[in-house]
Amino acid sequence: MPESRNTKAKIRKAALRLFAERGYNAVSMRDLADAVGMRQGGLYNHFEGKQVLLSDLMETHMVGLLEALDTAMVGIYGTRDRLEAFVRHHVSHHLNYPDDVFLAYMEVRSLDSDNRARIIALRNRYEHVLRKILEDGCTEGLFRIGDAAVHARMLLAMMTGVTVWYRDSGRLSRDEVVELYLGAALQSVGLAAVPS
Amino acid sequence: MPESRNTKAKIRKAALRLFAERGYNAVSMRDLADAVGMRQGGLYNHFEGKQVLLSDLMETHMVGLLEALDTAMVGIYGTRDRLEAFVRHHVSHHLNYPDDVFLAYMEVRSLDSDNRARIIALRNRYEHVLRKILEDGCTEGLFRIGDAAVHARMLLAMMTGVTVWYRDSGRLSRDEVVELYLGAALQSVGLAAVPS
DNA sequence: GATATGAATGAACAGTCATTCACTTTTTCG
DNA sequence: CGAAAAAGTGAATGACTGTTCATTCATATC
Repeated sequence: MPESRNTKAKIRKAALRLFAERGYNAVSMRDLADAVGMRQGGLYNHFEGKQVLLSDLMETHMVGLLEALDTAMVGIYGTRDRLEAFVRHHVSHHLNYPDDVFLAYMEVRSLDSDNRARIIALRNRYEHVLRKILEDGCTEGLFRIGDAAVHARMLLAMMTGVTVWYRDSGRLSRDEVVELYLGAALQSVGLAAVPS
Repeated sequence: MPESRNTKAKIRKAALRLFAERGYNAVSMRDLADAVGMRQGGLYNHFEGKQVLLSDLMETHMVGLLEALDTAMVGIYGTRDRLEAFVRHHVSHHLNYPDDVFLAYMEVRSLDSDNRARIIALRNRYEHVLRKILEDGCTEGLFRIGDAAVHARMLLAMMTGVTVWYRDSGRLSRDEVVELYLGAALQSVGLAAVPS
């Protein structure tokens, strides 16, 4: 069964790129089949339908994002260090998987209500991790911010936006971009940039 | 002809809400006609087609955004004051016209290439104003940021994101939200919050 | 009162949509 | 080798797409 897993992965990969590029509703099953190099009927041997394919892609991404966050935060206890780890993880993950992120952000409204609820629950878990860090920093008197919940959303929007403009062909490397976002995030909570 | 202008405005209003809510491709001309309270054929007495309607809505918004920015900045010369004025303008405009903003942000890719080029040119003009402020702040030694162009995109993404979560029924007023974003923006460039 | 005008209708157009299915081909494995 | 399973095909389904148009209607102008 080497071919079987292969086509399923090819479908997922092509769907991810097309959905992210043109939007879920603007991509037909014919477009997708063409991109994979097969006919539309064959897609249904691998996925129950278009909606299942979308929610599968989004759930895979959100679960992967949460897992990557867990491993990025393991063994890190200081509040400032946790914020740094979160920012580095978030920005580099978004630089490495821009299509996944873009899709998960833009196409939530294309999900039917059950799938949407599941995805939003995962997103809330993710957001909560950052909010907790910011709240801890406030109670410790370390951060100077107006509102932890709002600030979490501000930082997430700021960082997630990197997918909109970053291109590997540009003048900045991914690492440089990560450091720029880290510096801005730290200053935004009232911390100086990393003393070096 | 009091009715004529009225229906045209009703179509624009309904289209704005539906497009922002469900996405351009997910709204049919029948859906739109239903929302206005007429039949689909009649829409074409007021607009040449769906694509023209979309680009018309987006261009109107972008032009209005630039005009509002101009009036918000008139007579303000200090770099710090200009940044404050920009942030206040941007956030309150986004709080006041969330559908317009959301549409202009999400549906650029649904425009055909000519319309898209025009809208992106307007967006670049807008972004350039903020970048200029940040560059000035850097050369004056007033701001402490890694890269003015990147920081402009960070701030725009951060502020624009307010439309995603803000609800009038929530615990915060629009003015409170504006001040929260202002405080975060100022700190992000290395300035202390407004001395009071 | 006759005429012109802009707005609205509702049916029709040609095309596309996601999905299904009987069928053929390919692959897997005893 | 041969049977069973999996994968792919291509045509067909009915519903929906944006757009057009002959027609009707109400109103405004001469």
